[in-house]
Amino acid sequence: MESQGTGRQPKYQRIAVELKAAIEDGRYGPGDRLPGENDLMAAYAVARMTARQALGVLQTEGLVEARKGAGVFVREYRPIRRRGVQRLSAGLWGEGRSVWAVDAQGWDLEVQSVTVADEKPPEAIGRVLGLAAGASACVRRRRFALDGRPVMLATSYLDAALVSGTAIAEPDTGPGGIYARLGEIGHGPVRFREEIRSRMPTPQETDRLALSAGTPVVLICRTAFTAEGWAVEVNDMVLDSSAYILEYDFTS
Amino acid sequence: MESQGTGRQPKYQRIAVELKAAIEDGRYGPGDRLPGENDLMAAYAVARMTARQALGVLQTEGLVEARKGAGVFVREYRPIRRRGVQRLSAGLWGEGRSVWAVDAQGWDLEVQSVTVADEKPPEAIGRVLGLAAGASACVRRRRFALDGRPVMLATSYLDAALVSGTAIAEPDTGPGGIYARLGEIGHGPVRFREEIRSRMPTPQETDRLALSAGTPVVLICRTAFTAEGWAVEVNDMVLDSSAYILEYDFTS
DNA sequence: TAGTGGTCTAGACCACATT
DNA sequence: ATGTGGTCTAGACCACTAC
Repeated sequence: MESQGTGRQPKYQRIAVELKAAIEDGRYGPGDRLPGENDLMAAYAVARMTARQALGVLQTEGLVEARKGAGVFVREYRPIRRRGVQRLSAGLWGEGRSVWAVDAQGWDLEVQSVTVADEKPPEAIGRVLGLAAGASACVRRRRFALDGRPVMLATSYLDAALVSGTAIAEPDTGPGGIYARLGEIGHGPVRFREEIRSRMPTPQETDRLALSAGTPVVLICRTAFTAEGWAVEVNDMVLDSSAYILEYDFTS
Repeated sequence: MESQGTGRQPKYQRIAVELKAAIEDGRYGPGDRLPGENDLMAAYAVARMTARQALGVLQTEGLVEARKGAGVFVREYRPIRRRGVQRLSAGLWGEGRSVWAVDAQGWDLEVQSVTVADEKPPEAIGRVLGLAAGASACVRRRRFALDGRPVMLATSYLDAALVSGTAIAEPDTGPGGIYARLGEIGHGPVRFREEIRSRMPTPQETDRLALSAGTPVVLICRTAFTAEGWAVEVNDMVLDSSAYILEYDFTS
């Protein structure tokens, strides 16, 4: 005897639910191989597309990862803690260390690629930076990886006229990074705003971050303000949501 | 002549890319109906499952929403701005207004349902609250909606022994909400930590938030600390990511 | 080489929304 | 009543992985 109502449920959902229960019970642990399409066809007497659909449910929920030619495997979740407030305190970036070093808490967040160019920024960002219409920005694109696994794409925009000739316009910005250099030219930021959203990745983001199906991205747009209230930098970040926990501390 | 390399691309991806381009160009705007499965089968000379797969790509990217019996429609994005820092400043919850009123910025964030019960909390939360093993917590579950559309599920955990007999254990907590009541019994919170993650929703969350395919949820876990450093409340929130922008402001 | 997941076809029946 | 998307079948060929 089955529990009531299960008859109205599509087959693929019933299969998905049973697989999910097996994962939550620990019958399959992180990294384990699940029954594949052929196994499910035999076990449940369904067609291939139906077995596929069941596995697809777990994939789009991010529980499971399909590896071509190998099988379907349970994913694991071990995120990095990123502290939004403390990491930008003066004690850190005022001296020799880069802002990003603290991200990985002992592990090493490695910069995989840097490009610097003058470009016309998106309209909204140009406006925030107070650029004249059509003026160009210094655009710094970076990709960060942890243990070789890419976890974040970052794009910084700064007023090209302000930073040209400084280390900010070079791939290597030197100790303390962009913010230390801005301080040296009298525009050190003291106030920050981070705006956070989440959505499914574009195919390009999926590619650059090597995301598996069912993994959203988190978007952080950080604006850095000087004491005078000028926005000197806008940093657009795209994070692998399975790689991060963001933390913000504040007082009332 | 096609551009080089397109031949190596699966048909469904090619179709998906063309539809996506049409949306980005504005040929289809928010709320518009896209070509359906039958249209695509005819236009591209493919089988039904292939047309479906193409539309599935846009769905899981959150660009598009399928309505049974009606068609496939372009989704729109109009998020609420939620300020993490200012909304908890003393000026707000110290007086008559509830913390949540500012969320919607003029619109009304309505509480759709409240349940209050004493339960054993998840192990990790009991530990944060400093509860003895097996001790029960006062658990407040709420659902918030904007214009009738559910946008957030919130579950608060407090020490049951601390709040029993107060308005916190009632569905209606009175003006200023939980935090004002905690202040009245000498445990007003002054420091907050919010931890943010994102993932695809569980089927239950999809149901309770009426999420369409391709919409992640954002998880905010907020811990409220007293001046003595006690954690008096843990609030677990599940947000429709398409409904929110989170904002955090801070100084270095 | 055998097995896996990825793509694709050509049908079918259903519940549902709009007309 | 017609057309829509949702589910399902029974085949097929391919590229890739593991052995």
